[in-house]
Amino acid sequence: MAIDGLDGRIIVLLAREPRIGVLEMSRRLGVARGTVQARLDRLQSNGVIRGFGPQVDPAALGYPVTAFATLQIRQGQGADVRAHLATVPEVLELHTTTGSGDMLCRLVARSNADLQRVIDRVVGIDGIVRAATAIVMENPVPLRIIPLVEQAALDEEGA
Amino acid sequence: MAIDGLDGRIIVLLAREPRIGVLEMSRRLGVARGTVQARLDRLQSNGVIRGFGPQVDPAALGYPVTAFATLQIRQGQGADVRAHLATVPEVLELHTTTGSGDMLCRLVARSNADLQRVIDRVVGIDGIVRAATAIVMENPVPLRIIPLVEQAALDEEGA
DNA sequence: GTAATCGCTGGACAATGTGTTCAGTACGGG
DNA sequence: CCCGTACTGAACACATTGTCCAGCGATTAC
Repeated sequence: MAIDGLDGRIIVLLAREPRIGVLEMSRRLGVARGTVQARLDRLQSNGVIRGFGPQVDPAALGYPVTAFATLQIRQGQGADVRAHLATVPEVLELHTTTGSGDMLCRLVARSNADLQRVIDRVVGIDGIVRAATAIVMENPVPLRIIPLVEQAALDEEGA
Repeated sequence: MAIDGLDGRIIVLLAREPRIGVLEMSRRLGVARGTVQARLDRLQSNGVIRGFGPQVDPAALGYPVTAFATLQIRQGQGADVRAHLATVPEVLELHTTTGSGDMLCRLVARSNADLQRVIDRVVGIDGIVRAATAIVMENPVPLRIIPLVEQAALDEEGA
């Protein structure tokens, strides 16, 4: 569950140049190919690396508008709302958060006008008491993991 | 910028089984290998597919707690705050949103107690007027893109 | 209508990387 | 002191990749 420096370097290298293979990685890291392979296998078994799926940019797909919606749910209807939201393609993720009956979801839309359609669909189910939406204007820090990986590797070193 | 059915099937296939190569993909999709390669190249040039970086699970790294923080920023200090937050490894992403001087960021921490440390570090800069944090309890819909890809492919078909 | 363009097919080739196995070695715990 | 674990360096057959090509059908431009 904890990763060491080599694990960290493997992940960072992989994040920066995903196309390089195990062989090239072993050359860059100065270790044997078998070692890199074994580490990668372990990282995937551990669940640290979930997979290598394609990172798709919603904007390039025609959905340049992102928004976060906070939903207040009526007691006992959480399951219904979850199931409903799972059927909306524009709902990219959904979390339940502290605060009784609160959910937070990430939405995308084709335009600000289209966002209205998406929100209407999202709240188009009983059980949602109130919805507050914040439209994303800038994304100064896109979803990242490398700094955390480096931090985790450092913690391990020290420990 | 718009994707057709074949593009959609390529992305979905790739998302489900990232390890398969171009050749196996062409077999499954019933098209020539060159076609798949050309489509993939185009999707990457388009920016639709940003890359194939490893998907790392913060929980498996020892950061099982996720939270969202809404920050209210003093006028004119946005840049400072952005730069500050970019240096915090536990800040996985940062957005500026509608509502003057509002930001939304995703945080992770080693525990609920550790979250306090992270938040202290996040708000440890002038310019943040107020911070409201919501801890994630469940994640009924993990970050996903496939439904949107399928939707985009369908829209293209109809158009 | 004709020519040019585009995307897809199906095939070929050399070069590279992969999965796998092996023996040898260093390290640390029991 | 012995054992298990992890890493090295090497070997092998095999599959896949990157890169060409010629042919063909459909669409577009003139």
